[in-house]
Amino acid sequence: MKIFVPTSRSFSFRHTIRSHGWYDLPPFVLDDTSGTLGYVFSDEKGPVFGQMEAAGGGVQVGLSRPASESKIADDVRRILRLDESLSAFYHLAADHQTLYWAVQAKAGRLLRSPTVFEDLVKTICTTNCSWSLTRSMVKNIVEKLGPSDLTGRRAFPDAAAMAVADADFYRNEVRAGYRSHYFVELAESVAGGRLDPESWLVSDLPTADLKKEIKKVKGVGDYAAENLLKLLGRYDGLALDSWLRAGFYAKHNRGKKCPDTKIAKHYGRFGDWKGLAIWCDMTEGWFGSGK
DNA sequence: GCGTCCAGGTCTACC
DNA sequence: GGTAGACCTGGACGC
Repeated sequence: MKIFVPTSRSFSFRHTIRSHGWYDLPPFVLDDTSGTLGYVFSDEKGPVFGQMEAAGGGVQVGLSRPASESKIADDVRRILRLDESLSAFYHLAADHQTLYWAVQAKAGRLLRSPTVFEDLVKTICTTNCSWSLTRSMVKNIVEKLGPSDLTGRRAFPDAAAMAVADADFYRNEVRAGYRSHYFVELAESVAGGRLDPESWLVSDLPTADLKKEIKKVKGVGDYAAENLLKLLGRYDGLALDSWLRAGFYAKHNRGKKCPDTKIAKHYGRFGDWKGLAIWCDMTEGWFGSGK
């Protein structure tokens, strides 16, 4: 079964699926050769594998079995952020040499998951560890707790599935270390209805207040909250981690360390879009000459 | 193969 | 509000 999801003229499939490291974390599967992105979706019948690829004027999704077309299309729009307009950012970026590439390439849509819960769990997995450990933790969560389809492909577990496991499981099986208690608490809160991360997508709160709400989740600090806010479509935080700082030092500060305040000042001109500005600035080299 | 050191964000206790 | 130390893992390094 195949479905077609139309996209706007300001959308680049190539630049969206490789916009940040999420493509490297299951249940995403990037095929560099074909330029396609796989994902294990879920509908009322359970997991279903979908292969997304650019097609004329849209995205075509090849599914491993007949599935709910509206549910899969909604998820694809969410994952690829097809309903989000970056025109205000492009308007700002067009005047800046280091960001003009993003305007030309239609870059800047940051790949995300179909649920805020999945993005939140993955974000916690990125804190205080190497990327290989992040990959290992997410892989273990999906393989050991995610529901599987008939071919053995596994979807990301929902909060109820994650709440079944205890801290020892996260420590010994997921290798989450001190984060183990955070996952138990988060999963139980969401499964029990005491926390609703999906509501953050439509929250009326100012970003600063929403950030405070997100930081109430154990294991989420400034970096993690601002990273998640970017995935919610709010770019006024820089989400500085060691990689972004090092990139800034190399590109704009002659390789020397500097306070975060200097980085913030550098991108201050982009106002509410500064988080996206620094990300595009630092990832320009990812796409080579084929921008 | 083993031991040691280090990087990576967040939490808690303390000032 | 700011700071120090603990948390835990995988990888790098030296032996």
